[in-house]
Amino acid sequence: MTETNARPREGHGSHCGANASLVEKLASCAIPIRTGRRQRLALTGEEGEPIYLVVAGVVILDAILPADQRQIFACFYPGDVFRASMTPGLSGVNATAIASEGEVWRLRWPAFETLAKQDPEVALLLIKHFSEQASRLVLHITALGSLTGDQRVAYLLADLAARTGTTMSSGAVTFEMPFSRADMADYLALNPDTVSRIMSRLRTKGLLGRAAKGRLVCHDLAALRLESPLLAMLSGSAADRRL
Amino acid sequence: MTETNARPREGHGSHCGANASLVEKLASCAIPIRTGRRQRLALTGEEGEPIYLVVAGVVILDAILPADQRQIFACFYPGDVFRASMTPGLSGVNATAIASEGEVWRLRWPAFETLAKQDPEVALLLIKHFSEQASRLVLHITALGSLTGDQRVAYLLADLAARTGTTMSSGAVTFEMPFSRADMADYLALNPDTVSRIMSRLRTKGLLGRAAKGRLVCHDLAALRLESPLLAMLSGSAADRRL
DNA sequence: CGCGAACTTGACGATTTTCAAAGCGAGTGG
DNA sequence: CCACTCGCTTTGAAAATCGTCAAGTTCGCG
Repeated sequence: MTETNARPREGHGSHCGANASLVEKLASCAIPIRTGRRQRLALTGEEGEPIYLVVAGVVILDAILPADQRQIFACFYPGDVFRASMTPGLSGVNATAIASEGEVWRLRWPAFETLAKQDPEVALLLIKHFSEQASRLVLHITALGSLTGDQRVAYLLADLAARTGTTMSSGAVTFEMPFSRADMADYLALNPDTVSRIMSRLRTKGLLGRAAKGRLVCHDLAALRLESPLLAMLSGSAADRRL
Repeated sequence: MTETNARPREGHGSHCGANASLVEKLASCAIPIRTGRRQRLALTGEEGEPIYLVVAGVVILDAILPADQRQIFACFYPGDVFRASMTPGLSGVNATAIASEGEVWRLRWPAFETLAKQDPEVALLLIKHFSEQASRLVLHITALGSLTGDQRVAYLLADLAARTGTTMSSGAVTFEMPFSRADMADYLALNPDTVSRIMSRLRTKGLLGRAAKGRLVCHDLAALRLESPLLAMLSGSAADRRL
């Protein structure tokens, strides 16, 4: 694991969505970590439990279950916060940065604790953020519970595109695809084979194309979101969504 | 909705599991609500978003999705905390107390905010509790993602029995069953018919019996937990589990 | 006693998984 | 520069699980 010791750069708040003010306040006690593809992050710390904040890239939380199957619990995008205690007491839980380049801040609990006691506002902002982030877990529960395989894949792709993609002049959106077929399967509760079939179908329909190695293009993001009833339903509250 | 205006009674902390100290601290600004079966709780408040704390009984969060299907996002047991912002921006989200009798405290946000500014410890405890509660959402994601129908039902029943049941001298555990077949289905992402079939199978196997109206008996809780690989795996960390 | 709601159970059908084989694609070494 | 290999992906056919529909049963309640 490579870690830089420099203080975090200014100006990252703008990438971190709604909780920019929280990010600003945490910068003073954060230890920035530059992450590469498939880099594992240590979830436990020496004293107390550290808090992690994703600044760039995508981080997944996963574990290997008894039957040798892997489950991806959640994936975190810039602005999100995660901790070891967010995972149930399963053995073999990992946090992995999967984007080709990313940045994560580690906040040691004692440092955070003193910061929170100096400035009570910090803790309140974090409470609000945790509530909102719980809503993403709830959304994922809903996706697993109410969507078909095709709809689940559309939900993941549309989310990725909206959160990390860049819109081209043609209106198409290109984005890095940091999930392998197996990752998608483990996150969406499907089989890699099934995921592959679904991706092929989306390609045939013309909704999806390959931009470059490890990157996808969606020619019509609105149409992709329509494939997933959940996202279509959320469009009203664009608070946590950029497109 | 019936609400009492009395201050919360002392001594409830003991029912609330690991976060008794948080419950003690919140008692001063809590508005207690006695709940009956199928009583709906208002999720939004006048000023800011209230925080709810379950003291007794079981509360579920649900919503009706586009295709007229209901999804139960999460269920909360004594000691748990929930807020409206924990639900994604879906319309028709409800919180419903489903146990025959329960108690929920409502904490108005402004009151909580001033309490947190007086005593920073409160916010830190709530942050820790939110992290742990997120782990329950994660566990549910894992259940939906990795378990078969039979295993999911066993997971719900064993959880209910452990959290709300009483152990008889014979070793059997009786507990109130506040979920209808449809509730179980909506929570576990199954069909009511399928759930019914699975319950019949558990009864045939001798794992489950009916105690009284609305109550179940599990003659061998350890065996029931073995039906669900996830719970079997969690037994090591008995921190959040009473049996 | 009869009604209605919830639950049970069966047969059939659809989606998804499983198992197996073949196809690419990138990196390696000749 | 090309062949080779390894891992990931794709695709097919058969099997399992779960959903759907429909009919019957139980249970509580008036």
